[in-house]
Amino acid sequence: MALELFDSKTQTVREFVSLKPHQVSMYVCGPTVQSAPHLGHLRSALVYDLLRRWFEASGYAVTMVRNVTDIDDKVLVNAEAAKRNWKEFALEVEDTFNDAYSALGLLEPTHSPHATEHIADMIALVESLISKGHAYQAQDGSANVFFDTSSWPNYGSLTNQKPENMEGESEVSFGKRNVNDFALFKAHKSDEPESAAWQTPWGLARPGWHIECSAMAKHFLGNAFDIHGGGLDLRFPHHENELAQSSANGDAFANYWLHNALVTIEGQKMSKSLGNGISVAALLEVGSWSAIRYWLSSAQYRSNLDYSANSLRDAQSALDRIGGFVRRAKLITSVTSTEFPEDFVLAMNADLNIPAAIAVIHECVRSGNTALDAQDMESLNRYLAQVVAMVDVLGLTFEQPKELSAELTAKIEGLIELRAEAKLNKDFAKADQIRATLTDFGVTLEDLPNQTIWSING
RNA sequence: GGUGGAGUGGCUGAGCGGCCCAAAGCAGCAGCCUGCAAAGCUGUCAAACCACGGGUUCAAAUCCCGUCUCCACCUCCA
Repeated sequence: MALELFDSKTQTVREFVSLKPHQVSMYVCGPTVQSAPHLGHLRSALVYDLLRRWFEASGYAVTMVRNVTDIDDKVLVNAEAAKRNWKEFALEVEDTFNDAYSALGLLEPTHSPHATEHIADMIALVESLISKGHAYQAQDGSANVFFDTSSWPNYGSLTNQKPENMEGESEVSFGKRNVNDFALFKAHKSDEPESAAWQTPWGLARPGWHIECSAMAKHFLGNAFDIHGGGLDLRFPHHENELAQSSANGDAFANYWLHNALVTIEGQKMSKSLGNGISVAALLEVGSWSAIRYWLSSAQYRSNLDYSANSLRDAQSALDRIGGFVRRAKLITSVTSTEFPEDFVLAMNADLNIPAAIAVIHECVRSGNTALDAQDMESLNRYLAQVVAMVDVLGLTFEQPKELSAELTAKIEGLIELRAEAKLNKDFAKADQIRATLTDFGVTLEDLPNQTIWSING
């Protein structure tokens, strides 16, 4: 079965057929670097990372673009509030995103362009739109440039909305012709830093949010590309506007539109105004990066994912189960092949049904554990190979959370040896005391038939 | 007002006409294993109406109609 994806423009599940054989081009909306990342940003980035990994595992060469919006109202406002230079501020915030992405095990996109590096592309696109009658300079003579929604009958086609039903602004302002018209360039304001304005054919201005993505997608992927992805909350206005600009310009733009659902906290979307956002720092108090990745993968990408106090603990337990099997199996055998169980492939191809795919992993782990107990090496080898292949393509890891010094490691292993001796001498009181001591230090022992292995928890 | 989506066991969360007396995980219980634990395995836990009420069908969690509740978006948002 081929990969099927839900295309949110046609609102149907469509078989994925790439524009060019064995190649996939995807554009994903990255962050506006206005404040530190939260769970929602991580989920969105992870969804497209998983899709990209699955494409690669399926034999496609993937070109993935994830932009950085480093010039925007909020960047300037938040930098000003922090009394910081906006460029430094944006870079600093971007670093926190990159740190989180990398800790979460996301692969680097092929390109991570910054909006400020592509002003010329945006100007060219806007000039083209003006020449085609789809954009205009503000009627008040300012450097504001707007997209003329009345010139584009398809405006609203991505989100199936009619302009007259849109709430919009109540009055035509800033020199717009229609209330629904949106900014392509925003005229420089006197209270904004001069470094945040560029010389354009219409005067000193900075780009609007939507034109950035259209210009960068065109720059890196051309007029037509396979997939455009982003969070559900970007469908309107951001993606609607991107589509309007690019298609009015005559570009085919994205063939498939993907939108990931949001992360909720006790049923409600995270937002700063509700004060229920979960910062990355707060998460790491509760769980590891690998648990966060596992948990974020545990709902299909179009389903809401609800965060609660036990989420990461539960995810860690489930992950430990998989990791425990791999660890024990690798003590007596090694991976000699790469193969995915058929059910896993079916799940991944069914609009990236990661939770169903994870269920297959757990089924293989259970069978693998049984094979391990029975010392059935043939089955064990097969299950181990399958589990490792699946875990790899999902980017799941089981690293020890803490690095221990050689000295400490030796000490722990010394104690384990003492305990083994005590057990041999049937001095169980002493053996239990050693185990209790290690437990107090956060060391968990696992007695296998011929040896004891240990790990650090917490 | 418009546009999408959702309501499945104690919790998370798949399934979206027959393989469903509903996957998987977490939590709980019992047995096996163990000196005792932990881990593992097995069984169990469990949905007396898959939000509620109708309907279509040989067959419905899944399709249709109605109702209720919830969420998101409608020019800041992943």
